Amino acid sequence: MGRGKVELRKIENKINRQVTFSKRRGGLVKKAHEISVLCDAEVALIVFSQKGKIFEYSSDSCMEQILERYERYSYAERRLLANNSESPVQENWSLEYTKLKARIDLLQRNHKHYMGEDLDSMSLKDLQNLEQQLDSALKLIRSRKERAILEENNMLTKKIKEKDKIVEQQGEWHQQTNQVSTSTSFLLQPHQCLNMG
Amino acid sequence: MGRGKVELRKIENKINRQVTFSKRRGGLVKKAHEISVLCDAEVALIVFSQKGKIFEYSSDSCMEQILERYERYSYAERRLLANNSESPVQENWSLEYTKLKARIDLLQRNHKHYMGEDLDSMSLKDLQNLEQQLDSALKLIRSRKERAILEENNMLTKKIKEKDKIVEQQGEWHQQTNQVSTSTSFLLQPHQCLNMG
DNA sequence: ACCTATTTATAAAA
DNA sequence: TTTTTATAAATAGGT
Repeated sequence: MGRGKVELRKIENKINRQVTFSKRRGGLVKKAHEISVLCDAEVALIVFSQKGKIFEYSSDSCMEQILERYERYSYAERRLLANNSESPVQENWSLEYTKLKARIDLLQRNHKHYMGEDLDSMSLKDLQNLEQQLDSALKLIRSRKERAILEENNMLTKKIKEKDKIVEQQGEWHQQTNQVSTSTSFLLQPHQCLNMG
Repeated sequence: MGRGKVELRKIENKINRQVTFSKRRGGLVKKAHEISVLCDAEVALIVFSQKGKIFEYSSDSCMEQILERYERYSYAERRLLANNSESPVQENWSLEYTKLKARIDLLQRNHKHYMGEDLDSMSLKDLQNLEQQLDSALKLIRSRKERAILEENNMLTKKIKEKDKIVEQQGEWHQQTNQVSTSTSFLLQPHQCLNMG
């Protein structure tokens, strides 16, 4: 619909393509909205431009809800094809739940091993792998710790120097205004740096 | 476009609504396809009819891929709240699901630390705790490994003794039946035990 | 972004 | 549902 007929193939001219995209995107969203209102349908529309910019439309309820509904439906459909059994919703739920539970179990069991617990179920080979893994992790952690301590030391040293400067300035000021005072400075001797155990 | 102008509001006549839905759905899918081809865009369209029947269109790649891309994109503005789903079952499901997901995230993040990864987010105190934890886990694992090796050694020693016995018996049998043979036994000397490195 | 000739979509009817 | 047909709407190409 326009001054000329268009073939259904990618528009090569970049400018034209961009303009057409913008116009048709508007039209598409408008029509999506119209069908949702006129026919009381639920519509979700997602468009990624060639450059990866995203545009979306969703009727009434939010996109996530529609997508969830879609997932539920398509999942149920897939399961129904396999074996048409009970309530799809229930089945879907229990399946997802079971899957997540299994995942958590696995992670927890694994974590116990990393804590040195429940080792009896492990083979010698597994133990050796675990030992290596922990050993290298420990090295990484120790070097990271060392760096953290050094950084803290540097930071503390800087702070002390700043305080020294302030004390020095105050000292000069005291000397200029009051011949007596010479000594609060010893209370603010530079601290020793943290020792790295 | 048609014999009359239509107002943007739900079509009350059920038959008309159904016909319009069917026609417009086709048009919408056609336009979605056109923009995807003409402008090299990625499009996902999901339509639920009033009665809950689903219709979908997705350009080139499959729907799931586009939805994943969408989820990835909108990760920032992800809800997890406002999950006003229809049925109580569904609500429970999504709550449970969210909780389990969060749990898995936590376990995975924690596990990374135990692998010596993602340490930058940890405080010095956390690092020290982790180091201690790993250190003691490593001790447990090493002692368990030692025990496993010793057990294996014992098992192997036993096996060898059994084989010796069999060889011995065979030897006696050979002596009884054949005066010549005396020696295959040296081929089956007891092996040295595994050294514990 | 706006204009408008033309193509396309579709409402109503069958 | 699908086809027909008159008409509304969308939009390609130009400005």
